[in-house]
Amino acid sequence: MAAPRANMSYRDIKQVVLDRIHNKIWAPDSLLPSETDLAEEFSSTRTTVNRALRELAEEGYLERKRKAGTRVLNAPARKAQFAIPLVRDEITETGSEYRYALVERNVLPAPHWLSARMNIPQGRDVLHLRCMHYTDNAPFQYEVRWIVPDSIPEVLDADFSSVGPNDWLVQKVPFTNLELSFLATKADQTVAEFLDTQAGEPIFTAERITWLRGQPVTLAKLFFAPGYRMTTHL
Amino acid sequence: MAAPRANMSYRDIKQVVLDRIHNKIWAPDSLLPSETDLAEEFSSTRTTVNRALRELAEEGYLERKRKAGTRVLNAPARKAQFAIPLVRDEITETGSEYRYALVERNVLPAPHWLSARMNIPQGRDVLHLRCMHYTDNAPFQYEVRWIVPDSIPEVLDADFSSVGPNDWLVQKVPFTNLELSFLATKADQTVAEFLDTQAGEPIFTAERITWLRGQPVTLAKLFFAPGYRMTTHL
DNA sequence: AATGACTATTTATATAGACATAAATGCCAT
DNA sequence: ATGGCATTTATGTCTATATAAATAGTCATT
Repeated sequence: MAAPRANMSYRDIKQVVLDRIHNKIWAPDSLLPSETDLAEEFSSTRTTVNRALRELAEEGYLERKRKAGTRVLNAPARKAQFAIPLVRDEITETGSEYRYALVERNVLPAPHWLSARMNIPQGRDVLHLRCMHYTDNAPFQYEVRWIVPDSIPEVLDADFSSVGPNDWLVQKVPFTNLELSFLATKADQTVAEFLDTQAGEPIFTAERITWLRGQPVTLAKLFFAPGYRMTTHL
Repeated sequence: MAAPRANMSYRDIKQVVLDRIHNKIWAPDSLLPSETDLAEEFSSTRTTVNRALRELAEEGYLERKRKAGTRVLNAPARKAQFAIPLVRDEITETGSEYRYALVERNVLPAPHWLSARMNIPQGRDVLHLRCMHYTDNAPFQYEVRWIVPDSIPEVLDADFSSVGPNDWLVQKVPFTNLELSFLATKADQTVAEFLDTQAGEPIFTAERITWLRGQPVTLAKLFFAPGYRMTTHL
């Protein structure tokens, strides 16, 4: 058990505070001493205590409010962080070989559901791509992507036969906003064939919409091969 | 476009740096000026610049190394934060009514897969619960839970008929480690009946294992009603 | 060519003090 | 009681400065 002593770093203080929360010395919903008091107890300064408490609050252990003080949250660690890896990285990092293939490329007027979803004018031409990502030649992810060329006209001339749209976009268009959803979908015939499974199988699916300064840029539907799971530790 | 001026807060500095990254003034892989130089440019102090850059690094935009300097990451390996709310909160926060029901409670020897998964001795007695969570009386989540009583003997006497196991555990046993996975599963007959759908439907599923100081505490499988999606913005 | 010691630079963190800002609280007039 | 105002207090942030730790780069040594 970490005990207060002189010259504690903000890391030490974080650990002491966490211990006290775990041992119910500071019970859920209870109020911690003020930063000033804690600084004195730890023979530290308010700045250092502040950083420790601020980070614990960011991590979801504490709630802080001016004047009201710092409170222990009863539902601890409510935030999970997931990295959003590029498919290629996700695959190569396990030592497997990554392969990409373009399935289809079209320019066509935005369908109604897309116009509504991304808030773009009806009938505006958009780029529609379908691609596959393989790991050691086994299907890994089937990608259906829509790109609005308005904010990036050069996308229409890009060659997506060897570079995936995500790789290309990441280089060309840094996004400013992102909406990311995860859901379970049922494989239709097309998805099933590309992912080498049966129609009707449950498919872990991600939907990703990005904007650049308020302008919609791209929507991607990512269908993962059966058995995929997204995991995090904390 | 934010332009450097006097008295910039660390937030302002973050924004300016982000803008410059987006406008390729500081291209991917390139090196930023040192904190000292930036502090001078922004008529600020190194402390303030440090906080701005440190946070941008935490958010995945920059990479910082002593002596090596601060570098722009080319693949904004950005991190998505998902709240892991208590089911009850997730429901009541939308203004809907939450209802909980215990379906079944057993004490039985740990099945082999559970022993292996949670690293507990073969045949150790564990508490097995099945529960339902409803929103406005529509099925929301079907929960299958295993609790290892070793580290919390009193769990065997707990009354789970009106309090959900998660609520109970959160109050009693602060966890120290958590593994959280998301995947898509196919509804079996039981799941389908509880979630009011057809067997075979794709089900968004979460698996959650928690430990207390290295001791496994509980494993939960959470089956969400069809249509559920987990969303985050950033 | 490889290894090791040294140095300069950059980030990491701590201290001390000041002012800003939000919000809980109590007091007062109604 | 009730609404509004002033006070108080805890956190939020900035400035200024100092020291520590890591490490890229250099140069000498093997």
